[in-house]
Amino acid sequence: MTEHESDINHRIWQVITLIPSGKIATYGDVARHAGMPGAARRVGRALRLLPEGTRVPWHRVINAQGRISLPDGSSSQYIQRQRLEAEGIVFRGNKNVDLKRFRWRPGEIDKN
DNA sequence: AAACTGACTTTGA
DNA sequence: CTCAAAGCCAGTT
Repeated sequence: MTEHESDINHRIWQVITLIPSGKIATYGDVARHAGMPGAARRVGRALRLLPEGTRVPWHRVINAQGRISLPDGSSSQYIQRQRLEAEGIVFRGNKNVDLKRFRWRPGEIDKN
């Protein structure tokens, strides 16, 4: 991949590290904060490239419906859910989270 | 170059 | 609430 592409991925990962524990962000949110509004799919691609032992909190990124964008039954999907619940995120109807409640809003006061 | 693909989003039925 | 369609960005065939 080109130098430029790599820089973009790093910028995306950088933004994700800013999401505090107990909060989540949508792919669109991450794209926007990384300076490329509308590039949600680009964010998904950057996440795929993450190495296994990464410290980037990729599990805090979910889709605009408040659902996990990983195949049902996959181990990664299970892990993402486990990690989120461990951080206090609650799933409604065993499917989606309440975005109004857990969505990360940069700049707001952290009451952890 | 054209078609296909996907860790996406929004809108409308 | 679930679905499909259309828009979206960009890598792979």
